[in-house]
Amino acid sequence: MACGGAACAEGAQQLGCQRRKLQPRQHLFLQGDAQSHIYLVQSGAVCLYKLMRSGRRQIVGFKLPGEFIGLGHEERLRFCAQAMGPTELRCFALQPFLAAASGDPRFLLKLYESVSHDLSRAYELVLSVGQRDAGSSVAAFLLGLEARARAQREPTDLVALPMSRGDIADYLSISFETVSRVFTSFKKRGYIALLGRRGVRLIDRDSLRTIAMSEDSGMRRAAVS
Amino acid sequence: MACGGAACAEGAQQLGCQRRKLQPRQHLFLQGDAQSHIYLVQSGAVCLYKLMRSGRRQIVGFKLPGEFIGLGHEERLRFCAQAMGPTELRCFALQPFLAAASGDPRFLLKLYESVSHDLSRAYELVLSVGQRDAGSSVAAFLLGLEARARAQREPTDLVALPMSRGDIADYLSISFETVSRVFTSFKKRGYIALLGRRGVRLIDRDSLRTIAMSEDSGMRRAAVS
DNA sequence: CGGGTTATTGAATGATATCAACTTACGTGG
DNA sequence: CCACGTAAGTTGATATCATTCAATAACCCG
Repeated sequence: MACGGAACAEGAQQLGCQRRKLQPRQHLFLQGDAQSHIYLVQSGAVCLYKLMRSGRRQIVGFKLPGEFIGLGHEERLRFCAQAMGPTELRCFALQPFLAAASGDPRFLLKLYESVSHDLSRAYELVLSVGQRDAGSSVAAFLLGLEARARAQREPTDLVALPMSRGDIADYLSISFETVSRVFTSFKKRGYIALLGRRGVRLIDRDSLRTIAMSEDSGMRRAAVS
Repeated sequence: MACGGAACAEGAQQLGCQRRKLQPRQHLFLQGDAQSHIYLVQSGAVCLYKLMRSGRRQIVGFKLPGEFIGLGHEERLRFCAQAMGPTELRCFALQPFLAAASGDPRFLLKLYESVSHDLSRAYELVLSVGQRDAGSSVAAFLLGLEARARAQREPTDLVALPMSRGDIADYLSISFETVSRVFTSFKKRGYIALLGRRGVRLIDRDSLRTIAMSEDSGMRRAAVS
């Protein structure tokens, strides 16, 4: 599974590291910056996104507690990192971190697995953006979010949405209006319940799973009724 | 930058390995199979794709000579692998390969870098599929293919297309008819020349780059003239 | 050279974006 | 603690790009 907070934090402990707090919407770094650190999310959530010339943005991932930011490093950072809500991080200076990793196969294996999981999620995102219609994408997103949350916290049927409708839209490459329409449709069909703006309760997981897998949410059919 | 054929083959040499040849369209493995090997492409090209329930497929990557297949391994293979044309591979049994990797930081670092590059390409694909229109996606695809080819072979302005229009379509999540329309449009505008079905000459790279970056190919405007 | 596959081109449909108006939620200050 | 104001979310009407279906044309291997 994802580089578990436990195992990774263990290796991380041995490196001196600083803590850092981010306010909602505050940026950790911008694309084009030189990379100075590798970060480990402790609480809250961070999104990685690419700002396009058109002014739009593509979020390529949300980082939740226990996950690393900045692993697939290149010369210059290719993405912006922004806190979704109040967020706490650990910061590791790049050079010592990589030096420590290079000499420790067990640690390196952890990083390798962490990047592998990022890759899996990236492929999953490709499938959503490329193959699924809007409803199907959102269903898959909600189920994935729940699975990740369940792995970290005690199982609750209440899924926290650290990000806004617009953030979800920028991740799935649909408009925020469409995200909203899908939420409404799912609510009307009894699949989910919305709790304020930042919470969802998944009621009918089977239907959501079916929709997520079928690549067809039946939005239009359900809408007429 | 991708795990260079040279360096990786070096590490690979030390493991006993078999060779394997694939005919065009022949499958190396199917999604759901247990993973038995890790492969290194020697010649030809292989695509990795996910077969969807709808019957459509999403190609998530093309593997060219010098690149590994099967690195981000999980319990079951999540993708199908199919040869685009005549293809030669090296095959490494999974367990010995991983055992060797686990004990060798330098080798492990190579694998880590290889997966990191897969991740970069996956993100690039997300950007294409999510942000670019059809023409822009194809332009970015052609330029990327040329860059990869140039890194391997001697620089030629003739870019080989090991894959069909349908394969490109399934990679970029557009229809093969649209791929064809874009090729025709680019040809009419003097950006490219088509050489049979499996070759392209890039004539006006600057225009292609502009189109690839602008996320707007001006297909409709150009079409009227 | 011929048959079959692959590619191109055209016309109509459809899902989602966009634009615009309205409503709800939530934090702040009175 | 309530009222207000702003930002976020919802909902509706229309436009648009790409898909789909259909037919023709080009390529290539035997």
